[in-house]
Amino acid sequence: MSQAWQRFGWGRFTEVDLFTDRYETNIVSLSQAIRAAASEEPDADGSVLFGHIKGNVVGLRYYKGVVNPGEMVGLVREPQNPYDRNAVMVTNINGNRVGHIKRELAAPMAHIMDNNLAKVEGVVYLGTTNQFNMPVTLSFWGREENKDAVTKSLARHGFKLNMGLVLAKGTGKYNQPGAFATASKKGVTIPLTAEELKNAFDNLFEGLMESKDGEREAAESVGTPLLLHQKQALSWMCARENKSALPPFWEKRGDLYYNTVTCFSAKEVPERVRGGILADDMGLGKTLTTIALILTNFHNGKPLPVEKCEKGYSPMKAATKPLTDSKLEGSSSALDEGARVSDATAASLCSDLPQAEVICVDKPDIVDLTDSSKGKAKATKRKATKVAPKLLDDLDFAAALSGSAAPDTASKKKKTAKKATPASTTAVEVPPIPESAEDLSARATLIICPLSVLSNWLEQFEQHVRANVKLNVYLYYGAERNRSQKFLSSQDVVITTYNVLSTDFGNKSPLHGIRWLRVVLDEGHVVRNPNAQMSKAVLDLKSSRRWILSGTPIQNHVKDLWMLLAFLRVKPFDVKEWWNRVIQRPVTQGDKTGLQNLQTLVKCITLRRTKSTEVNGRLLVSLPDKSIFVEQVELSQQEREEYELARSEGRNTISRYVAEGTMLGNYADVLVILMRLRQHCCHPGLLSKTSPESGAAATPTELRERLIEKLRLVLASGSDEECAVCLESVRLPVITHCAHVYCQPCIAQVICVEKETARCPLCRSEIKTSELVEFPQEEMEEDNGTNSERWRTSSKVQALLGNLLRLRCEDSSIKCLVVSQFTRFLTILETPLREHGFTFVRLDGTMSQKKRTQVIREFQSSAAESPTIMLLSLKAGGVGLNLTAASRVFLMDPAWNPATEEQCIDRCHRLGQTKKVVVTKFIVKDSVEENMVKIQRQKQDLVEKAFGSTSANRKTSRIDDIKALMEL
DNA sequence: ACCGCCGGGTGCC
DNA sequence: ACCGCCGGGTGCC
Repeated sequence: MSQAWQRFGWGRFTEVDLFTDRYETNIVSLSQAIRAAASEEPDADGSVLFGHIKGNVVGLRYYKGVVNPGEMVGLVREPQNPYDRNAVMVTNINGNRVGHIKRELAAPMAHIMDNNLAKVEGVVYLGTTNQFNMPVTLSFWGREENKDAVTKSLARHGFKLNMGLVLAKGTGKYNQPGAFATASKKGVTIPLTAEELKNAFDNLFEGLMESKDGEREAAESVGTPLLLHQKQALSWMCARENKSALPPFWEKRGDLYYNTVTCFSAKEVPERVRGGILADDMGLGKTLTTIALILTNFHNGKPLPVEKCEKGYSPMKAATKPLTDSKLEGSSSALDEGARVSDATAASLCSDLPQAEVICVDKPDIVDLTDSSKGKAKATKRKATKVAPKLLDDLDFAAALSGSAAPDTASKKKKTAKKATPASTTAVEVPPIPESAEDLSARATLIICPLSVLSNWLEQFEQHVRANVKLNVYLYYGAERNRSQKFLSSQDVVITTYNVLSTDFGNKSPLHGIRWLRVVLDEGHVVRNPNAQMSKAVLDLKSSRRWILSGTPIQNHVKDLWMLLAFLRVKPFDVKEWWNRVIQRPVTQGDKTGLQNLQTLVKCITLRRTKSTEVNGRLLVSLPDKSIFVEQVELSQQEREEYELARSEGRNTISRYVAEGTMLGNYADVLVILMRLRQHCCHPGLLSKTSPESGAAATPTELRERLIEKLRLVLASGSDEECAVCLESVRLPVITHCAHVYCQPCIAQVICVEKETARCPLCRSEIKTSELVEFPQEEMEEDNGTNSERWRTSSKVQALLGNLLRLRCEDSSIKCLVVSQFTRFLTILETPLREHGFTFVRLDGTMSQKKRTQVIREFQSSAAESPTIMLLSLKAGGVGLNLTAASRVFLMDPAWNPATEEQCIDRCHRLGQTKKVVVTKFIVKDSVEENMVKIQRQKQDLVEKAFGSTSANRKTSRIDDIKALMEL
């Protein structure tokens, strides 16, 4: 049993349902299969080595691409080659053409490559200095079922795949450890043990502080004093932007730069990665550090030149200053100068709201904007005003532009900065990155974040930038956003969301036309699926420096890292093929060298500290204590009877499935049974009014009704259903006859590609377009009709009330989070809270961003009449939510994923919390909830990272889980 | 390419 | 000589 648990990945932070989570890893490979079928790049996972052959690269003398002994080479089909449509070009890692594969071999290779029968990889060991041709070792990788076709195809042309170990001569270097280790075992690798993998992965982001350089004081325009670890982070970030060392795996050898993993060498310094991943735990101040970076490290290491207002600052007054014009342009949705967050900003957060809401503040500006933004005269004028007073008057900036020593003011600032920077670099000195004219012309930093943290950024800019400093922060959001490239690139900071970015992308996006000084991806791990439009939009941004902020950089899988490295342009791993070859496949196959390389890679570009990281024996941040109590709840006699009735019904159904071996096919039914039990534990009002049917559906209409009901239940279960195809939250949900939920477009595509053979990616049942059932739109809205029924209490409600009332007597100032996965439970709780005179607010996933911001502000307020309770839906908000006003948390029902609960608790147990945090989990005695908690505990000890487990294992485990839950 | 291959020149030694 | 041999031209796909 315990072995089975190891197969599951529980590292994800999105709220997941018991079964969805398990499916997740499975889903990934299935959706890969789907994508591969759609002839997109197949993934490295699951490939086996078919064998090697020796080939020849010819035509060397015609091309200037050079290779080193042991170097990996790329093989690129050239179907358009006028001399041979089978042509296969050979390139080095830089993509420079080296030569071609000899025609006879190119013929079968072309066939194999064009039909995606195998991935062919080449390494050159000898003859790299030959004038005309050189040998190359080719290895063929692919899915087992294609092995035969590949072997035959080669044999037809007289080539025989060799399974033996191909030793590297010459350098003695062993460059494809994964490949050759596999070869020697006939395609079966001995992976690292689960324990080794777990340790390796856990350590991937640990101990990254070791040799980071010193600390650095922020520029004086940063009003908030930085904590020690934030100064260290700032120093590290500045260093990475200014004099970043060679990228991972590069060494200087004589006059050349040499990559130790790929064996590629080049005369020129490899393009350095200006930026990296700041992966500090949440609450350590990534936002503040980033703001400090923006203000502290402009060109040539000088602070960002900013205009200062000598007198007390007022956003409204500033409108009379010379810069008004450019400011006016954006101010309807821009932050007003100085990053003051005005109500206008808050309003602009919700451009999708009725216009009246947006216009409520700053009416004149909006009017101004709408009829001026297209005026030519206006644009010219804007340019003039911008350049004159704002930029050229600034001596720092002038100095930065000319590259000469700054006049007085600047050097003074420099001194302050220097003073606090102890002789910093211990690492080998690498010359500062010379900034090209193009680089120097970049001014603005683009910050992309999820909508949920947008307001946080605005608040933090307001909070941390000195009041007399005029920082141009523009919020690029809302229908009225200013799309002028001139305007945007003249800002200091432009903030936008991933959604806006990808909406703009491909639609003459101004954001993509600008060369940014810096692009910052906040919560960078949200960009995960490389096929998504969002990823493409992000990768296409032009910038000198790139940063990823993330509290959880690896969520489940090595795969997730590719996107990050590609964004940072860590060569050559930004090219998927090299990433797969050098890192992903070796790691997924449990190869130690691969893992080491991955570790090195991550270490080089990442700074990560956790709340428990110590510096000089001190914790980075000392948070107040947190204690977690479990409060057992006894059901009343009536509740117990109802529960037992449902349980025995459910057990009967499930044991029938177990006996028939059809549990997986009846996944949704099982889910529904378990959810009913969970609902019984909370409150009878959660149970759906329609009685559970049994037996086969008599009519198609009946079946349809039943499926819709299932879909409704799945969606309402509080689990954030992820579409198994696109891996995003389900949009336009449809349910299959086998009762699995997908995005309509996603599953439609699957069916379209696979035609008659289409099968459900989750359970492999046959599926047809005609059988997909959509969720009727009108029902998407939460039915509020339940309130009319007379209200009834439940044991759990009573338990909560007891706590709340006691607490109010003891200390009425204490604020509480009341958390449930069932939003309907939150609704039910409203009645008794109101009855007992509690003031409360509610935050759930259905609320608009504006409403959320307002609710959080209300709750965080320390005013006497401010609410003391927040009813919080577990899935609402996500990371980054700051609810430090609360110091008590009541978890009304256990989550399947313990990490979700942790994350929720961390919303108040984070930086800024001054009180001890007390968490109470309500668990109904002798119920499915208790079993869930047991399972949670086992999971926590055995976090598995989606390596090496087979879907067969997972399926068995899933069945075991359900059996355990039902005590079968 | 210090090869192989092609095709023209040549033809006992 | 419908050959052999020589030596120049040539050379990725």
